[in-house]
Order: sequence, then structure tokens, then C-alpha cells
Amino acid sequence: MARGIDPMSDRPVYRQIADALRARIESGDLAAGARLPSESVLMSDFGVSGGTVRQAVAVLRGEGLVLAEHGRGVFVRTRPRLRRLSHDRFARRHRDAGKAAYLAESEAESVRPSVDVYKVGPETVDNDVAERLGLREGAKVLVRRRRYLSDDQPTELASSFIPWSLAEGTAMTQVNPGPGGIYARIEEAGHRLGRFTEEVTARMPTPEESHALRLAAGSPVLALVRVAFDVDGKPVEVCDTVMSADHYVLAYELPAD
Amino acid sequence: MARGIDPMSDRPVYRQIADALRARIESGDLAAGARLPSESVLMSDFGVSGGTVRQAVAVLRGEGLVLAEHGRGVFVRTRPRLRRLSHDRFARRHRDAGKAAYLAESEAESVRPSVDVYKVGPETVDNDVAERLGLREGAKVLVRRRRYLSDDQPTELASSFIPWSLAEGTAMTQVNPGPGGIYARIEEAGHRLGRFTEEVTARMPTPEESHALRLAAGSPVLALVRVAFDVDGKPVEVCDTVMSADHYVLAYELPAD
DNA sequence: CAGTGGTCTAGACCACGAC
DNA sequence: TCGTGGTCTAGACCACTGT
Repeated sequence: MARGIDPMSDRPVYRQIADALRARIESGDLAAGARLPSESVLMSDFGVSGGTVRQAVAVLRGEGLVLAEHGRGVFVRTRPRLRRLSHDRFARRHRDAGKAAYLAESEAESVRPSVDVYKVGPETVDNDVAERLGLREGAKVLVRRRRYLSDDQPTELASSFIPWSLAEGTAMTQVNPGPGGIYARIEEAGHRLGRFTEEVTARMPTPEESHALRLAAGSPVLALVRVAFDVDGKPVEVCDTVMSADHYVLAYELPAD
Repeated sequence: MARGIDPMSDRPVYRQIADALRARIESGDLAAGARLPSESVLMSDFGVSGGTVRQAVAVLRGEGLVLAEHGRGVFVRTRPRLRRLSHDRFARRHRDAGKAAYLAESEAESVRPSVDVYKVGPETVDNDVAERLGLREGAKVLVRRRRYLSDDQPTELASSFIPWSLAEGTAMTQVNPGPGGIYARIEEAGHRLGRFTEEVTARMPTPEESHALRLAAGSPVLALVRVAFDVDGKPVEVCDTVMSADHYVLAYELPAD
């Protein structure tokens, strides 16, 4: 059989098979959601052993092009609806409306938001966060670790770090920090927010992140570190966020001057 | 032998082996740059066949934790030096100093910049870019496709799209657009730049991108779409950039008001 | 040359899903 | 029950690196 496969080529057979399948996906011959031919069909179609077919499919899985479902088949991945995080998502008007950022975004997209709170309590700060907050190593901070979901699908993991001196005795130390979220509480504590910085990187998830976000193999994550500063330039919160790259677009605005 | 491996566990043996190796990497027992035990050593250490060991190593490769070098061994990946792209990298003061953004960044990091220009010339615009530029479908644009390198290591692929009416007859249509880059030329053409928007996503690279950027397996890319607007709010350029996620941190600033 | 990883085979057995 | 993908074996042969 060996449709278009050259076993003498420098390019390994499993890559040639992956190329052939990728071409069929990109041409639309195998549309989003379509099932790939089963392994046994591919074996006879291309005249190779099962191991080679599996290796070819593994390439496409690593590229995030297909998703294998045990007992059902291998399917061309459908792109999930993208959530766009706009650059003004922490603007005061949203807080004044009594909404935390995640709730405001969810409402705009008509999905049902929920939050799993893993931990709210004091912790000893690590060096990176200490530096960003201008604290000494080992200082005490309030940590809020949580997972956000939209329609019960996990979308992001977030950990906030707030200097203990600022958080102590406020609703920030409660599981539910009240209307407007912790940024509203920080402002009530006398720190009017002046600006935020965000640092964006992407990487492959750790196994724990992959599990908590129910990520498919071959799905990278966006890692975002946000620092909130008050109007005096003092850092008041660090938020470390990990989100499925498949689901998000981050939008920013840059000055020309 | 089977050090800590339970063949009866629900967790597949190859994952248990990957877990064991990952733990040694994360604990520092196998430091960055260190060679993993060879496949044959792992086979006898864990008492499994070669295929299982290879599968375990493949997991770590997919996570971007290790890099295999044919004939030499499998090595714990060293993190490359991160390049930080700051939110003011397109500020006028850099253009006024006669430097395009990439050159200014390279100078700040003491690396030797170079650019491969793949194409500079007219093209028919695709729908996404047309919409962003406010052009009708199929309109003519100047396209500049290029690859940037630092010390001969490819770091990003970029394609700029400029309305033909704006680019026609200017140095933008030349391979070398002159001091300050195309943004300086756009301003000379009477479009003082007012702001930029950037949309950031991450994904696995296509095989072509992987090759052009010399990416290791398991390295995601950051995809960035920037739109430059003049002071009248008219879009004057779209720049589509793909960069190795391993090498970059994108830094932004967000308003609080 | 010996040692390393890369490719491929042929087969066994298991776990899941649909009918 | 049958077809699907998931795991694992035992071995062959190849290609690359270092000595």
C-alpha cells in the first residue's frame, strides 16, 4: 500500500505519515471534530506496523492538532472559544460596579463563573515574590490560592500574595473578600491603585497544572505575573496566574510616546 | 531492580519512571546540563524494556525538561537567557535615536543582532489582517517577512503588513527601510503614531516555525499581533510575530483608572 | 571501535466505549 | 462482543559521537 510513503527517504516513515495526516487536517479533508482513521486502518493503508502508526499520531498530539479518546478514536481538535482579556480589565469602573475582574469577564461572555478556593491564609514569601513586593526574604504574606472555572471547565489557576501588614484584619483574609474583590479591599485600606504591570511567558504545564486545568497533551500554558502598585508606587499585591493557552488571548495597549 | 516502580499500579510504568526522573531533576540531583542515565542503564535500573524507557524519556521531552542529542545522551535543559520586551519598546525616544526596536533591545543586551529578510513586496491581504487594518478583503498591502537573530540564534519571525497606499514609493518598500525602522518611515509619511495594541497567544509551533526558529521539541511559541495606530486612530500597520517562548518575557503596563 | 539515541517490527495483553 | 486506543516486550538495524 504505502500511499506516498518512501521507506528509503531520510525522513522517517512515522514523520511522513504524520505529514500526510497533518496535510489532510490543514486542507480540511479531516475537519475539526472528525475522527482519524483507526490505527489498524492506518497500518494497512501505509503498510507499517502499529508502533509506527502510534508514533505518527504522537507527533500530531504533541502539536496539539488531535486528541485521542480511549476506546473511541483520535479526533481533530476543535478550537475552544477564545476568551479575550482586555488591557483595561482592572479599571476602576469595574471595581466600582462591585465586580471582581473574573466575574465581570464571565458576565460579558455569558458563562457561569465559579471559583475553587484552595487556600487563604498566611505564608512565608518566596524570593521572587518578596523582591517584587519589596519585602525582605521570608516575610509573612497573605496568600490566596484559587482556581477559576467557566461553566465548570477550569480556565485558570491564580495565587495572590499581599503583604501581611496590609491584609491583616481585613476581609482579604476571608474566603470571600466581598464586592469588587481584593483590589476594592486594598483601596479601602488606604492604598489607591495607580497601575499594574504584567509579565507574560508561555511554557509547557507541570503535571499538576495539567491535571488541575484538565489540559490536553500538547497544550501550553500562559504564565502571567501581575504586580499591583498604589499611587505612591508601592507594590501592594503580586498575582501569579497560569492559564490554558488554548482559551485565552491577552490584549494590551502600548504607548507611542 | 525496579527502584520504586510498581507494575501493578494504575499509573503506567513509563509514567512512574518519568516521575522518578522528573523528581531527580527538580531536586537538583540531576542539575541543568547534566546527562541522564543512558537508556540501557535505565532499562536495567528499572527492570523494563527499551521501549518503556524511551516512552518515559519522551514524556520529559514533551514537557521541555530534557533535550536528547543523538549519539551523546539526554541532557537536562538549561534555561536560556530571557529577553524581556518592555512595554515602552516602541516609544518615540528609541526611534528618535535612529534605532529600530530590535536593534535597541539587542544593544541593551550586548548581543549581535541580524535579520534575514525573506520577502519585501506587495501582497493581497488576508481577512484577519484586512479587518485589523480597516481595508476591504483582497486589498493590496506591503508585506515585510523577516527573521530576527541574536548572535546567529533565531529568536523571532515577523511579518508586517502596511496599506499599499501608505507604503508606495517610500523606503518601506526597500529591504532596508533606513534609520528608526518602518515606524520612522510611517511617521515621515504624515502618520504620527498614537498607540499600539498587542494581542498575545501561545501555542505549539508548526513544523515550519519549529525549523525556522530551531526549536527543541516541547517548546511552545508566543504569537503576538501588534497593530500600530496613528494619532487619528487609523491603523497603519499590523505586525504578526512568532517567537520562542523559552527566550522571551513580555512586559506590559495596565491602567488602574 | 563502543556507546549512545532513533527507527521499526510483530506480537501480547489491557482498558475503555459503543452496540 | 468487538473495535478502539494504551501499555509493554524483545529484538533488529541504523545513525551519530567520542576515543
